[in-house]
Amino acid sequence: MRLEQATIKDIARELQVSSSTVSRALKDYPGISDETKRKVKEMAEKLHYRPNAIALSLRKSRSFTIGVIIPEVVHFFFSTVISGIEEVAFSRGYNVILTQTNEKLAREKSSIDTMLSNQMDGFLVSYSKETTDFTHFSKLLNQGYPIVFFDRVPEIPGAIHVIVNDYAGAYDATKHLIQQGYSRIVHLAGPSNLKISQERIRGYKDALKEFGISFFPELVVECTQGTDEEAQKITAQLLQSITPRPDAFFANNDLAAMGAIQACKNAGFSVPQEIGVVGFSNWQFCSIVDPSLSSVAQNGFQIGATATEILLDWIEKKTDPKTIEPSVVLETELLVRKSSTRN
Amino acid sequence: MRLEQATIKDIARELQVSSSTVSRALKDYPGISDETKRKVKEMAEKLHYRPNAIALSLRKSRSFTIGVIIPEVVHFFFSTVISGIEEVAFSRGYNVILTQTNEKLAREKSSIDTMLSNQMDGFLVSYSKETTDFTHFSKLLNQGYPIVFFDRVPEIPGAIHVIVNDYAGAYDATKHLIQQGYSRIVHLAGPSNLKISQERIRGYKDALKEFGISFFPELVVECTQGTDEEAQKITAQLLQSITPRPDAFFANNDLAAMGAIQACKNAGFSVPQEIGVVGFSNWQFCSIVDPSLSSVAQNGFQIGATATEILLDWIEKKTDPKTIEPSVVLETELLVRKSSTRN
DNA sequence: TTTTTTTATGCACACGATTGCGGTAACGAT
DNA sequence: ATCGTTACCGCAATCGTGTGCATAAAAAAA
Repeated sequence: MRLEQATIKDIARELQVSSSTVSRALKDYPGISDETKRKVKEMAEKLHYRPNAIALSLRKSRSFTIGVIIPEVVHFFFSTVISGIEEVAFSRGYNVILTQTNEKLAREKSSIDTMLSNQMDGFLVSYSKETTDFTHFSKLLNQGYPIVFFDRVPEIPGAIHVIVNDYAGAYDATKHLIQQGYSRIVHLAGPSNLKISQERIRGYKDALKEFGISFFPELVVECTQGTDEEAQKITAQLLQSITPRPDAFFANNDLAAMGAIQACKNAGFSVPQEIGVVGFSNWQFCSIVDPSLSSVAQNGFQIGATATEILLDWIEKKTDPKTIEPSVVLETELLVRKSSTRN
Repeated sequence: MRLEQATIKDIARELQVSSSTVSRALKDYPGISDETKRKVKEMAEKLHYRPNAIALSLRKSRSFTIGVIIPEVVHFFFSTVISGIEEVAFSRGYNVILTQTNEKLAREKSSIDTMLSNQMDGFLVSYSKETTDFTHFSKLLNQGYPIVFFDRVPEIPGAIHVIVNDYAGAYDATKHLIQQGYSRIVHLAGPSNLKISQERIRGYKDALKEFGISFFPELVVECTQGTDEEAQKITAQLLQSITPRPDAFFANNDLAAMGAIQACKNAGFSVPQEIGVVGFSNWQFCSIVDPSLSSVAQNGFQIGATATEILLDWIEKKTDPKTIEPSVVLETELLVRKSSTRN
């Protein structure tokens, strides 16, 4: 059976003093003799005293815990973000409670409920693909709960979020493909209800326009799943149906890019000589596949770290939410590898 | 400013009853009139009452939260485990607090400390590479704290852990390579202080013995880092220095396997015709790389889920720790792909 | 009408830590 | 001997909830 944790009362009883004295001695309050402080600290050590954070939370109405809500954990980008969150939270003395929604709205709502019960000090959220209504978030914001959104951010006035410059990332990728001599560039897009997808399409279009290449709607195809199988199928079809055939693919994510490459190979086209491919996210495997995959890197760690810093500053009232820059945009970096480099 | 959460007292004041009545009414205790129950529940609804889990934790000395300690989040296998943990914990009404040690012992210890302060109900642990002394865990176990280890498990008598059959996985992989006609098989091993590494070496050796192939110590090389760069370097060296040259690589993890493949390609050997490669873990990218990578799959989700079930049963005293099978071994599955299939 | 039983509710304390306020002893000064 | 000051320390309330016990009112039995 579990040995009971020693409490302040135990120390007090052992030393025949009051628990208030113990509390103050442990925190080096003035008005406690050095002698008593010494004794108390010794006894605390001896009894392996550990302050009960739960009791503290109750008293202070602060849990020193933040809730993280993400679509899924098994995802290179999100796990990287979590890493950044955890790192900053830990160094500032906060705990991280994690839930994944598996892209379900119901799960998202119920997670928020239990987290509210558990008196989270604040939230870091990337909402699910199912979420189109944001009232469950805006309610909380109105009640004064600190929430910082990242990656997928809602259209709530005044909501604070950390994102990457999806527009510029897509623009850079497309521009790079054009400069490598590709011109029939397909964009394998993400779910259209996500703002990041829209932004990337915008970047793609603007790059085309910039270089005087006309835009064909049939060259933008939505990949709802975002898996390599899906992308492979779509790519295979496009290579057959579109004439003149596409000579480049800019994918919304790296998995889809890999699917595209596979489909190209299967159809007998060489990458990058005949068809160029660029992905998005710079997943771990980009550098180790053959041909290595060019990709737009979004620094997940930094996104997580930045969002957490903003949230904790807010929680600790170091910053007035009114004065926080509502939108922090981190720059992406195009990493050019073999899959899009001709010659 | 944050709107104060409604408490039981608020409901009591509003309805001119005592807080005990409210508490009982909300939980449908007998001895409370239906009329009162109705009123209380209505008022609770109206005030958006949410029970304060912190207060509950204090009262019950139970936090309904489990602490998860893993080496790193950004890791396909571990993130999969987390997913399994989170899924089970959520469905059983528990929160998950996550910390990564970044393979540092100091971080591991301090994480445990803060988690103890936060009154975790139990722990799920995969210890760091630096950890060679396990007293900080055995102390807790002796104090009666429920801990379930997974993947990397310590040599503590009576410690409960969930692992995969590393021995059989390595055996299967090696046997498969032999059956494909490879005979000079290199094993790129993991850190030697981890038991999983030792088990895999054992499986490798036994498979060789089984097929009458003599074992050469110089064909087992430790990859401490486990990165593709490291494996690439080591492989390149081995291909030059060992005669007759190796014709297969069985790597401790998939990243290393990819490094080996790259090195083989660079040295002008074709995979799988001239050199066969098998990895371990079945990371996401195995099926999408070219050639697709054969790998020993370990079901991370199931590991996480199983470990959590055991832990929660233990916490809820459904099972006496003495009666728990101290070691749950899940089977691996060899997924044969192109990288090790001749013809 | 009186006594007993049932029903419905409140009181008070506990969980562990913090803190404003008040108390007491010792000491020096008058 | 009395007063004031200082240095230490304890009392009691608080955070929100749960629960054993007591109790009042109402209903039922006598």
